[in-house]
Amino acid sequence: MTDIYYNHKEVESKWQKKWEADKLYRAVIDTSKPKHYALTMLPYPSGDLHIGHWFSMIPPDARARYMRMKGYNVMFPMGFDAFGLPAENAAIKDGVHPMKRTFQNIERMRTQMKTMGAMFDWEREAVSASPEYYKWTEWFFIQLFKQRLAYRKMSAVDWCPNCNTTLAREQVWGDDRHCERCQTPVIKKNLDQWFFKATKYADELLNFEGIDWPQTVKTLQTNWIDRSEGAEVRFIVESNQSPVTVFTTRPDTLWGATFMVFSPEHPLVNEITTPENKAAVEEYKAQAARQTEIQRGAVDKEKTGVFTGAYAVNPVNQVRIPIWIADYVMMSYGTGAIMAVPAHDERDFAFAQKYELPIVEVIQPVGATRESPILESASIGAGVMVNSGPFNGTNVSAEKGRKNPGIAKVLDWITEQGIGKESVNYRYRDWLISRQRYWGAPIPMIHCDVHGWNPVPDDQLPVLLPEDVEWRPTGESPLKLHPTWKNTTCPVCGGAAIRETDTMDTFMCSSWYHLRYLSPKYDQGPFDPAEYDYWMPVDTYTGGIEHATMHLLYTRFFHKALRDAGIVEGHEPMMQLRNQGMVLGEDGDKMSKSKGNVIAPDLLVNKYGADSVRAYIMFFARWETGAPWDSQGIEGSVRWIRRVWTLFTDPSTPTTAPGASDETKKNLRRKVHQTLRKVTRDFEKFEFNTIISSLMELMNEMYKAREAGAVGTPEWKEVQEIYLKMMAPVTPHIAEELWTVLGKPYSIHTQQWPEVDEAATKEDSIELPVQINAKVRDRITVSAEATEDDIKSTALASEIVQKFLEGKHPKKVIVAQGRLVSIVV
RNA sequence: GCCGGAGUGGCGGAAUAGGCAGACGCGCACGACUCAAAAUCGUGUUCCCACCGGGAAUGAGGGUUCGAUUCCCUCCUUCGGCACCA
Repeated sequence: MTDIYYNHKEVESKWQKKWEADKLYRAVIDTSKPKHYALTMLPYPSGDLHIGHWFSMIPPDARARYMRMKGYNVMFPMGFDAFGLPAENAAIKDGVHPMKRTFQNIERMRTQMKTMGAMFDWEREAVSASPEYYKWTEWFFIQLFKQRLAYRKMSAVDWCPNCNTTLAREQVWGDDRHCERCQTPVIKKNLDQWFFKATKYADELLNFEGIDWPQTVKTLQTNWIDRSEGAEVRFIVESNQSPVTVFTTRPDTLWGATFMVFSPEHPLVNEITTPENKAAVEEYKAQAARQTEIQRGAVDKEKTGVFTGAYAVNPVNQVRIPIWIADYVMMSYGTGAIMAVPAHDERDFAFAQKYELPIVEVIQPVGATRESPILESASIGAGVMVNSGPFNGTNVSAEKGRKNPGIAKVLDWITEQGIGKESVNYRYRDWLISRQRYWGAPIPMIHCDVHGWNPVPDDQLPVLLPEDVEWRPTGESPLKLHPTWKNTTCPVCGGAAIRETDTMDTFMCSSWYHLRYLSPKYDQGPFDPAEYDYWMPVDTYTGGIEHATMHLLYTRFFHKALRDAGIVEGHEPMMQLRNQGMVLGEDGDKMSKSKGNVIAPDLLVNKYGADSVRAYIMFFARWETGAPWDSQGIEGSVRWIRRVWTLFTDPSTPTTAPGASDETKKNLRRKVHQTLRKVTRDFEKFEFNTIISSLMELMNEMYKAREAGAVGTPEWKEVQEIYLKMMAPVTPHIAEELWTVLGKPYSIHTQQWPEVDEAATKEDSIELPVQINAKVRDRITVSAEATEDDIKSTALASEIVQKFLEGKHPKKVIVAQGRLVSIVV
């Protein structure tokens, strides 16, 4: 007989070894079964696994196991997003090479992950910082370059003038934006950098047809892309006759444009500023460069700006209007210049009031009098066009784009006149790929003075990172500083040429890792086409909601670009997406080493066993939301495991002369099949916490049935078998052990998920609450087959109901089938 | 600031489709077992007035409805993201 006490250490290590030896979780192409590619976002190798990793991996693991028992051929791979800033920062600090540190961390985390008892197929592990991986990251860059999706453009980075280095956003601290290392105020520096033309796919990225993604993610991405319809209109600068294009969603208000505002970074600013305004403009530009776009764009912020001394001509009415610069106009949105219509735009109104610029009403609100010279605020609603030359009297609705008759007419007119055209603008921007760092995939491009930029030839890939590099910040990226690395020959002419010394954004690596998992050792291409044809697309993708507008949008763009390059098929890479929340520290704050509130799963696994930690991870919070960690609560899951063990193995359980009544047995079967229905539904819906609750509840019923003599009956055996199968995805070790104890064939993880016996779930009678004027006053018990009339008369016959009716006749009696009776007096 | 979530007992949470608010668990209290403790088992546990019984309550306020944790409006708090953290 088995131990009374459950020895988690022995049992868990025994089965982990056997599963590994048997390659139980290896995913192999098998066309006889439907496939299921379950993907969970890969971790950054930070050093130690923390409880948040368990939270993001264990519930998806349980679900992958469930899918396997449902009959799918399941692939559940794991890997590491191994390039990135932290390893490089650490290298600067203590001199340990990022490669060394990263691979040590991976080794450590892999060992920690193996204690989870997850069904990761380690033969498919992919590490983005290994040359056999980043060779293909480089190759993909070249494919995008060949698709004309990569281009170079000047773009500003945050720069520390003291450290002489580019800073990441997280390295810039405080409202005054100083360098985290030396406190020096950060400045902007313009660098020539690589971009991907993601905006080419903006419209397609707005289409989520055919994928099952959470509405919140779709909304976040839609708002992030922020498509708006309007017009581009060309104004002319008076002094030098330069054309300046603006984007506006309100071409119907063109006649009300009384000034223009340029972004301080607008290339024309220097040229048009008059000498007497030069000093003020320069000063304003400097302060604008010190702020973030969030600070600059804040709606409630006091509007500021400076006059350039220059004027432009409004092309619709030839009115001469002043040109200002203001930090609320961003170079990254639209054309970096706007026409200001203070009468019909709140920000322009505030600006005009502050600087006493003219306000001309051109849309008269419906019902307003002809003479309403002084506006209290911008009017942005519907009305009739006035002061608008040929358009006076035209109706303007509150609708956007061409649906608005005023906008439609003006759009046609400006096109005809050749002063502008219909246009669509996005807030979404092209993807800046370049990073002035060492620890990333090199951008495989070569520059020759004669032939410009050309990709590194395929047979020279990968461009390997040199190992001997200098870390100290010197104003150049470590690769640029290396004495020889950058020197190469031009692929076109063979003459001396220079490599690109910037590396790629790590989001590039994580945009395609799901493809590398297909065949991480394949060297004829980024992936083996046979594996691709079988496994892709990803069926379920899980990870944090914080990636909604970054990684999840990058990977969709990447997929579409590869599709157009003929490398992949289908319009979307991931069919179903589900997001989990975050585990906070016990103090309710985000876990961080500096706060000392990090929960180490290793200690918990050692003390309670992986199954208990798995069960608690799934139970303690709603997966979708997350919650602060509560280390006391795990006792409940530990007790559950222990009580299950006792229930299945306790020798004191009577095994002879089963004496349970038919009712006990029927109730037990009803409960197990009801639980099975609930658990199955919860697995489908990623509602993991209630799976554990239901299993706990069923166990409590089983204890009662044991007292009533159910042990040894066929019903008991059925319940035991179903119970272990339901447990298997959640707590794989103890389920396997108890399965063996019952004498069933190895392995429980290859068993079929049980079928619900619907007939067995039916209740004989049901209890219904009876409400009188919305308050529950009584409960009645009726047969499950009772008709509505039966229920009504039973309810009205109740003494308590009669008492509350006080002889009055009910106005209305509502029977909600199977739920309640509501009597209105 | 903008975009998107979330607010239910002391705590985590539950509540098929608008229908019994608080499942399951933690904690706590009491009891059993024990010389004692731990473990285990049992009972109780939203709040208020309490004898029966009644009243209030799902962040706040309002609305729709026979009926609202659930739908609508306004507000508050809090979390995630804001393009070089991953």
